[in-house]
Amino acid sequence: MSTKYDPNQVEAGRYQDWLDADLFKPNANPDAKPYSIVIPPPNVTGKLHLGHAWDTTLQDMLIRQKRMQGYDVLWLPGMDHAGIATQAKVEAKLAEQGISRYDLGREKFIEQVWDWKDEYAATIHAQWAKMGLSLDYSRERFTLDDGLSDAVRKVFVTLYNKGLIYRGEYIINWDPKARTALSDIEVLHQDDEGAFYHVSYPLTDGSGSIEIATTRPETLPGDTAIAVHPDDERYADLVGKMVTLPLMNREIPIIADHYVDKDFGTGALKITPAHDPNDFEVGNRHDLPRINVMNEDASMNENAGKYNGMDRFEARKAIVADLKEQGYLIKVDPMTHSVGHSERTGVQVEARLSTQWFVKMKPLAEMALKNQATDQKVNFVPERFENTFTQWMENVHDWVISRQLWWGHQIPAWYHKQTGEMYVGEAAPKDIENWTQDADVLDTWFSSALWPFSTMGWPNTEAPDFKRYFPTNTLVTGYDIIFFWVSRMIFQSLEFTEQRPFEHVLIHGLIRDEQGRKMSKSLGNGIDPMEVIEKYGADALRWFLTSGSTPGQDVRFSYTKMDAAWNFINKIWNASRFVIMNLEDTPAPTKMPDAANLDLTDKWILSQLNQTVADVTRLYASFEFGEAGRTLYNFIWNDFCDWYIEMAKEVLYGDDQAAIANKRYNLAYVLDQTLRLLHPVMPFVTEEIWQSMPHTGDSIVNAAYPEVHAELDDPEATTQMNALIDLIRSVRNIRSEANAPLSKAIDVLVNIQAAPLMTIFKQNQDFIERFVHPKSLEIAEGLTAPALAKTAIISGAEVYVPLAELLDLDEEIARLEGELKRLDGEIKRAQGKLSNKGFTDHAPEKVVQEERDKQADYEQQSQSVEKRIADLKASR
RNA sequence: GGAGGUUUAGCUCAGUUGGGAGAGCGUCUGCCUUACAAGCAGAGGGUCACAGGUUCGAGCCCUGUAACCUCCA
Repeated sequence: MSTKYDPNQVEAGRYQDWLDADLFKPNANPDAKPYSIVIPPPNVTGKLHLGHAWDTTLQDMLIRQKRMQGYDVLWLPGMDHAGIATQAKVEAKLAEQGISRYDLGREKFIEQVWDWKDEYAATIHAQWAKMGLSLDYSRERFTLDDGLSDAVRKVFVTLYNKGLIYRGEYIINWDPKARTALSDIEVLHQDDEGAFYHVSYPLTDGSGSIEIATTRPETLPGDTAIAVHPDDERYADLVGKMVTLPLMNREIPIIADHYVDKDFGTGALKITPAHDPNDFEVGNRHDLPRINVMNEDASMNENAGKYNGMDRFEARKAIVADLKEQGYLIKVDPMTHSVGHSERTGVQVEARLSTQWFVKMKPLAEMALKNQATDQKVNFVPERFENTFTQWMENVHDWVISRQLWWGHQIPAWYHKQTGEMYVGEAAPKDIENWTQDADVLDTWFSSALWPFSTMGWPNTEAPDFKRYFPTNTLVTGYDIIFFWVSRMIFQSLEFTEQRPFEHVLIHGLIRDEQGRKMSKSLGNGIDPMEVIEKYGADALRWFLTSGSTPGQDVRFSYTKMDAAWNFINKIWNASRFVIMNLEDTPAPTKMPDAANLDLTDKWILSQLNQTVADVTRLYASFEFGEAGRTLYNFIWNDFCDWYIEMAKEVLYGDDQAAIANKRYNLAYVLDQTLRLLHPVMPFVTEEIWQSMPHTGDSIVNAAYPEVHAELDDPEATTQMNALIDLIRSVRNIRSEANAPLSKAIDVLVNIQAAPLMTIFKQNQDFIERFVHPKSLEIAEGLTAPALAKTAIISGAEVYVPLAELLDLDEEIARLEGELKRLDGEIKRAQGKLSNKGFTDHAPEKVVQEERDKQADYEQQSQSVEKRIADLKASR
């Protein structure tokens, strides 16, 4: 083993070894409890980013731990066709060659998209391998697979027949670049600089005019009314009159509707039913005509008169200019307002009147909400995200599921060429030559919503995987797709399988850059996880992502944190290297060490290890990986490395052969257990080390996870060890203060006050000498303090180090007086508590007793310090 | 307008049944001690945003305020 941890050397080839050994498949043990996770299928649009790395590492940790614990584990991989995103990417690529999808035609274009998909799927596979994810590739699925497409058609047709899917002409969000409908949640609102245009509309009877305010003058050609509030006295006598639409010379009525806000703008509103969802509703109430003035690409159409053919933004300028020229424009107030943009293409979304397919959400949402009141609810972690889910469900609108794209599941509806009759079915009509299939495809999320069960073989409810692994146990995803995905999986699963899709949803946050900004392409602050792995190793990245995070909170990436992660693994590497170098022919540590072969430090480390196993197991069960990580870190670095290994050297370098053999075995045992605890989070390095030490079994991947053994808990050993550590620290402290390095010989006197310490210190004198390097060490009761000596008061003993030539008497007195002040403060605090009857009456007996013990201890120490100060003053 | 999050050491953050404030990094001091100098040993550093309340006891529970962030309308 090299002196430094080299992740590239450790990780090379290891993943392939695991695959070759078939370690990531379910264990086929019918008696084992199943545990399953489906991966959130990444889009085949590009490479995986750090967010994916975080998401999948959390899943891999759960899966690897459960696998080691003997569960029959399935982690099912797959990818998403990501309709609009993928199509947009391929169109952009074609555009570089000056080709549009219309040039190619639907069939040829889709061939190109499949090529793209194959290329990116290969990239994603390579990335999964780099990260060490223990996925069962034999079950990998793609959302456009035959099986999953069957599921999509089955769901569509069933919902249609139940009246939960309908088709109709409504106003929807329209992406003029991708030329498709979007659902509400695919629209992102952002504040843009715009203007409030005040325009005067003349009354037809010549009796004056009415002033309206609008942010969208380009839709003026589509106006079919002016609306005011029915209670607005300013306009009361105008209601029912007609105005002449400027520039268009068309007469439209003034109507009264409660939708209008009297206090906003001028209190008079132009109504454009074909270009605004609220105006659409107003139009319905008043039976207004709907005049669509734009084409699919948001250029103006023939209904816009002379503006026909202009882009919407050009048209705005032209219309405003004309209004101004003809005297209709009163003023322009700049304002920032919220404007919808397409999540995928980024362009301004248009409200567009068109015929689309919808899912009727109310019954499905009610069912999903009702289920949350049962013991079959989906448990959100952290819990607060359940509110995010329920509030959205309570206010959900019908879901536009048709998309005017080519890449996706084509809608299973056909229209008769002659009669226009519509047919909806899982299979195409028999006389297909007489029918035309609906050209649109379904929203990608329509198929992802079925993912947990469609991947398991549904609609075949007898499929073995569906029967054994559905519902799944845990879904891991970010809070940003609770609406898009989690919610929809829940209602579709309840509707079609009558079961929740997963028992738990673990929600994590986003990865931000060092300054806390969201990583984005436009900022160019994105970090490629593969580059991080190249430099630090997958294990270090995994450690950073999971131990450095809190459930539901965002996390900042930083190379400083990656350095710390690498340092920790290097520490593990070197501790392991030390143990392995000293093992000689020690057998594999398959059994717990024999109680007869344990010295104090062995008992102590086994007790600490046992506590660590208990804590980590409990913390994993509640998804608290950050806390689990810190527990492991402290055990390994502070307990195992700083104390246990250092103390083990005293035995290993001695000449008691039996003791050496025991120590070797105990070291191997603790290391082996520790590696197993670490394996779910750092699979590569633990496998590498484990293979280098005595072991039974082929791989740590399916080695047994450590279990809690109550008999290893040893409070007495812990107390004794703490006393020993206390003593050693006090002498080190004195050395440090007196600038006396280890090379300088010092005498150490330990004056025992609490009898049990005598035995402990005497029995472990070798350890003390090893750590303290004294010229002489005297441990006794009733020792007289030397006149010129540094003093440390510990619980139950006084420690003197005569250092006549190094001792600054005044400084030492001052230091001890500071110490005295601290101790007296503590005594006061304890006394205050104990003299409070409320405390002694109400607090648990254990807490009160602890406080009494502390008080007694501090009082003892205080007396010692006081006496010592008096002695030093006397010798001054 | 509604909902949620954050506010703790110089920086980044933990702190889950309320019982003496923690880590990593950084800072200061001393060490090449045969696993690790990317290490070891020691030290310093915080009215836990603010104001009230509940309680014997509050970083933690309740109410309000402020600043910043996110989502929804």
